[in-house]
Amino acid sequence: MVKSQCFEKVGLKKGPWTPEEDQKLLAYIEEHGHGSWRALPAEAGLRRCGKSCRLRWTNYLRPDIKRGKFNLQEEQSIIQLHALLGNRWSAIATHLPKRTDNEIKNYWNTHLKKRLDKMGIDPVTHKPKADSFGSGSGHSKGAANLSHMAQWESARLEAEARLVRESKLSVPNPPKNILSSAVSAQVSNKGSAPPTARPQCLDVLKAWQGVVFSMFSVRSSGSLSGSLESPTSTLNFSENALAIPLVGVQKNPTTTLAFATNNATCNRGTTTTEFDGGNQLECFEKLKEPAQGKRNLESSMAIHDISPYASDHNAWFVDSSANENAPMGNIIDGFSEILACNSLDHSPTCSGENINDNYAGNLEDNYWNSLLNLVDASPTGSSVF
DNA sequence: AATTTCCACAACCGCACCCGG
DNA sequence: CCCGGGTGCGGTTGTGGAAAT
Repeated sequence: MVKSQCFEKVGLKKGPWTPEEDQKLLAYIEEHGHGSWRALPAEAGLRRCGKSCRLRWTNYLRPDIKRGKFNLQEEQSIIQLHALLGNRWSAIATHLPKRTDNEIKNYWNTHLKKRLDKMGIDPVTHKPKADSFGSGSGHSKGAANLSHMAQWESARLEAEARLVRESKLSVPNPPKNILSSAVSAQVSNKGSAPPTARPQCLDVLKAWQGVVFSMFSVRSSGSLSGSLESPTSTLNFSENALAIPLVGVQKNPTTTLAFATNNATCNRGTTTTEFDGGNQLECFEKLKEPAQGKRNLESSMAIHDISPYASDHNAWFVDSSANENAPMGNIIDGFSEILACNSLDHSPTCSGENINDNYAGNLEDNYWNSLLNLVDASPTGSSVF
């Protein structure tokens, strides 16, 4: 298909936007909405292509955009989500309120990637660079397994999201709130203004963490080794329950995660499974990887904390402070330490310290030790799931 | 003070998907 | 089912300011 591209049109301006152009675009959208981006420039008196206007709006002018330096929580979120989702910036942005995919992408490329690199962690795989099975500490292998699991879990979650979505689509007149804002915006409001509200929780991340948590609970009981066999999802739907077996971890169906809901449509408010400290199973949106690598938001399920994301530093982890049996906070503590010591604005505990090899090595250890310590500390059959 | 290099980020580009006709 | 317009997305480039020489 041959399409006329923006840049092919003569007389259209390219490059940085001027304040006057911004003002014109803002004024027009405030008054008329953007409607068709292609038609907008002419109607707004701009000599720009529609695509350029859309980008300027979505990445810069939108009023619900938070600008400025990323805080520690956001950095942690990006790193963890990137480990889980890879370079799917729009998906990551979905879980970082008021941040755009472009901003996150740029921040990753200019800051976080380098920081991880400096720590001796491959920013692509999130594995220690010098990882060699059997030659290092036992943690290396564990870390590799963890990363491997993360990849499989990512694939599995995506596949399950598709199934959940298909299931939902088959339900007539789904209740409100089944789809969270971003999904709703994409599904039912396509072509209109971008979603102005983003989910307030890192549902995918939490779901994954919960699964990993369970995985290592299994490992602790000695049944994990050599059990990674297939990422194939076997998500089961029944009339009253959604069951997500720990495929790829172990085959024992008795450890299936039973996501009990009143119906397969995962209606918010029909939660029946409650965890310690107020963590509940609830509907959520997650990210799926459609065929051929394109990205979309879809619907699925997740565990999330009913405490507001913004009000709790660690709220997007299963709340360890509220549940002594679920020390998820260890992870974030580790990340906090790592990031604080690597950020430009050094923390008091490591201010002015150059990162030499040993230090970087320690940080790398912390990165994985945080995860593995968590694992070691987790009780078998945690009530988290 | 002039020039070069580095860095951060805004913007561009092209591909792929969605959807209506 | 096919086609084409509209849009979303991720990778890449361009630009301007800061730092270094």
